[in-house]
Amino acid sequence: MKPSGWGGLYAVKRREGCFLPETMETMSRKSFQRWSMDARRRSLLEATLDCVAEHGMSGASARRVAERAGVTAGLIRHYFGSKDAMVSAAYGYLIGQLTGEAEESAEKAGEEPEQRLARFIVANVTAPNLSPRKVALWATFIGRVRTDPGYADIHRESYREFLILLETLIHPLLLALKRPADPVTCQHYAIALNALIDGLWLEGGLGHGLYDTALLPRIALSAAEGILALPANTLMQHIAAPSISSQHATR
Amino acid sequence: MKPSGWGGLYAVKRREGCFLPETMETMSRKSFQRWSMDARRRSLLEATLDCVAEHGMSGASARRVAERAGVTAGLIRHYFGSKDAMVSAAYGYLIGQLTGEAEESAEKAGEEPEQRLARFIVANVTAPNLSPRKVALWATFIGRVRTDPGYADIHRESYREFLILLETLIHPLLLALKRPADPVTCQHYAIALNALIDGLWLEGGLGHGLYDTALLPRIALSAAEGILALPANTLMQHIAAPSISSQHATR
DNA sequence: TTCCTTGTTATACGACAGTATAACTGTAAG
DNA sequence: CTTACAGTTATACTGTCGTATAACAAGGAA
Repeated sequence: MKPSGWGGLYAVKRREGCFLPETMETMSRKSFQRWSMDARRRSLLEATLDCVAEHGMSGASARRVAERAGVTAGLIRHYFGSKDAMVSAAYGYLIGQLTGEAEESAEKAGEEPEQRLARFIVANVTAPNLSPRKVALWATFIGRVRTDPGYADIHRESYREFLILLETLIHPLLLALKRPADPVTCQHYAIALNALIDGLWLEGGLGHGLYDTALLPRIALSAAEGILALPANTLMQHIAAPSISSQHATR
Repeated sequence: MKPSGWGGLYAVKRREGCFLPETMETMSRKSFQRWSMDARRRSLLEATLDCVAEHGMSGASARRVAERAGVTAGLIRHYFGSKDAMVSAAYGYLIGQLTGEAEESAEKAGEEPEQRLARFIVANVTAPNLSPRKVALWATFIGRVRTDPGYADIHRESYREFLILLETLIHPLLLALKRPADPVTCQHYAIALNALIDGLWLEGGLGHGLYDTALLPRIALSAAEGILALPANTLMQHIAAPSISSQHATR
């Protein structure tokens, strides 16, 4: 933690420390490129996420992340100040990707409230959002939310954003059906829908193989219709019928 | 990883290595008790979970866990063979606690299908099941399910058990209402209900403070009634009305 | 071309990781 | 009371961790 000064004077043996005879005088330092700050930061964050996904949070050691990004560990200090700051930044980077994709899929749908909500829900239980890697990353980071304030802030903000997005999808739908649409009602619906989506995304992404994940869109839409007390097929009609290839649900 | 033999011969300076003069000849080794194998194992597993919950998976170092359990690190090797094996065992131990509590709460309810399901759902979104510590532990371990086969096995088994439990709660309910109750229908309902419960448990346990967790039972039961297409209040009537203390839902 | 800035590499250091081995000791059996 | 076994402690060893510091070099500016 506090290396108590530097002590100097090891520089004299810099290149002569090589014990190999004079074969290949190319024992020089690694050649490198100077990238833009954004590109370098992003590549380090991606490498961090890869390491966390494969070996857990402790697998993202400074040396391993640096190797994966094709640089040396010193750059981490240069760009993030510390390794922990880099991992926190990687969590924010991941959450940004997730919510970005979700919002985008909502906007790509038309203007019909039913279709917008249906597409949004389906997008969250199908690829690329339904990704084992992303689920594993999310869970690993979520485990730190309780005790690490930095992670807690990121999580709370993203969750709030997700809830608000759901409420803005639910509100016009209730209005179009001449149903009560006060804020409290919308919020409760949003909480329940968010839980349903999270749960299906989570268990689907974990890929335990207990059922075909192709079933998830229909299960999700059917359950959402129930939660919102919509007439049957209100949401379901807006997705293409899934392929009838796999009838063996229980495996 | 491979300490390349022992080298021996440090035994000669065993107790004479103490530099303190002859003050207090009580420089002896720590006194200890011999516990039963089960008690010692359990205490080590509890200490492991404490360390994981507080500092993440890498915070459960052999020395820290041992200190918390009031023993020395060598015991970990004696009881579990390796530190990693101990952490895996701790995951299984945690899951056993969770599913045990869930099943118990289902059995404590009466024989009415509605009441059994209602109590089961409520038990999963209220204390002691709704525990920040347990949610954090669960998430931390879940992050390893994708790449570590040992964790994957434990997760798959517990998830299968949970689904089956839900199906056995749903089936008689549908029969009592003269509704179709074939296995596929029950399974789809169980998947959706499980996702809802998981999601509410998760977000409630994380305690982001965006709403009062006392709302969760009503939200959960209302959503479950919707998912199962039950008449209103079929489940809700079986819980006591929550205290009307906090009307400020949005905070 | 030459110089300067700064992004990048290379190295050292202390702390701590996991665990293998040996010594000790609590406890029950004899 | 004695003995012997096994539960427990104590220590050493090797590897890896994070990071502070210094040397180097890539690429634009002059």
